[in-house]
Amino acid sequence: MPTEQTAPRVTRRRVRTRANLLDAAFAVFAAKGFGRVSIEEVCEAAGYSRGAFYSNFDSLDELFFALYRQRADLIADQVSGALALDGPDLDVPAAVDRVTEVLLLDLDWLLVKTDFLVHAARDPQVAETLLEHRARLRQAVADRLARAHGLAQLPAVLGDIDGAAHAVVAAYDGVTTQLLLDKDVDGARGWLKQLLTALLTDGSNTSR
Amino acid sequence: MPTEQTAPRVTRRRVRTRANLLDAAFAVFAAKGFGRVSIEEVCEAAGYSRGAFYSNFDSLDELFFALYRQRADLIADQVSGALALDGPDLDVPAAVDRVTEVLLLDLDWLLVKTDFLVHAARDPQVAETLLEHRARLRQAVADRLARAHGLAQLPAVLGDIDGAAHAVVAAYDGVTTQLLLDKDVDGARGWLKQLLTALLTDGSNTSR
DNA sequence: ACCTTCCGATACATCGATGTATCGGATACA
DNA sequence: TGTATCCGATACATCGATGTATCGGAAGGT
Repeated sequence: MPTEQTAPRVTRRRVRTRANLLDAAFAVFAAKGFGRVSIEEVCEAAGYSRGAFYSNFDSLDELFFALYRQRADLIADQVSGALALDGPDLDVPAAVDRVTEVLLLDLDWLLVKTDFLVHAARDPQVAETLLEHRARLRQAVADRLARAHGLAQLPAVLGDIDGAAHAVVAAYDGVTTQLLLDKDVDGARGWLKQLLTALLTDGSNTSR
Repeated sequence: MPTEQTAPRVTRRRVRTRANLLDAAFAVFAAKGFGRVSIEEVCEAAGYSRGAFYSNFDSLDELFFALYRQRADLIADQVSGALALDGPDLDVPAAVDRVTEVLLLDLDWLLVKTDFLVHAARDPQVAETLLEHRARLRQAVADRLARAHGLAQLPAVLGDIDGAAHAVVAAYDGVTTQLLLDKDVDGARGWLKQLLTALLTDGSNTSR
């Protein structure tokens, strides 16, 4: 008996082509923007014909949605990993460095993610998914802050830890916007670090 | 002699229809997103036929560009006004309130602006325009901060005044992103105020 | 009021994208 | 290895969007 439930028999080649389509779509979306991409372009980039597409997805929207989930989960894992790396003592600058590294590593992902944002902004259904994902990230940050809260400094006038986590996400989003325009990844990283330390540490000391 | 330069004679009806097309385009773009709008939809919403469109614009991209410039200039003026309102003494909370009011007033504008962002992110030509506009806003903020800098508090560990202005813009962008998803304008306003005061005042006092 | 110039509507030709139906070859399982 | 099933390629029909060429009517100047 198959390990799957009722099983449309199972598959194998299918998962490959599906993955290939998703990868190709990522590249094409990043390059041209979701709004300017046709199904055929994705297929061509993946080396398939449209038959393969319609066999795996119902619409470009559905593919886009699947693509977002895939990549977003991946990033979420990386961030969780970066946050969990050091011991119970939180080294703020180090953690900020690592997270910043992960979050601003891939410009293509930021492009696609922003496409998905404008998509979600007009579809409450989709927005909910994106909000959930953001909440997960935020929660990871909040947990990390909570674990280390007793140690060093109290955040600021941001309210509770949850407020601080919100602020972290907002800073990330803000820096992302600028980065999308000037494409200065290193600058954005430094800038995000600065913002995060400004938000997470009491504004008294000006040394690093 | 006409006051215009070499003058393709002048016009009058033309400016009306052009404005109507731009207004209609704004509504349609906000509702469906730039990537999902056809020329014909814009014309239909404006009450014209495609002939009018092609008589005024060469492409949807060109219209979008013009639309952005129009609205962006408008917002920039409003922000400048809100910043210039009080005297040489800067009342930070009051100024933050007014600016926040202006910037987060119109959800439709935020939607269109974000569409334009993803558009600009793939076209350096367009990106430059957007960057210029952002620089203008940032400069207005920086000027205002400079005028009131000697008065009350020194910002924080953000570096110079220009750094603080950068931070303000980043906070705005960050809050915008969240607002696009949850559509909670009031929440976003309060949240932006909180962020801005956290960034602009030394993090020592927690009272208002 | 004329009439020249301009603007926008209509009609047409074209192109690209979409979705479906069908078929041949690959794949998994016996 | 045989065979039933599945997957993806091909071909086709259709639809919508685009751009252009042409024409009738409005605007503006004198």
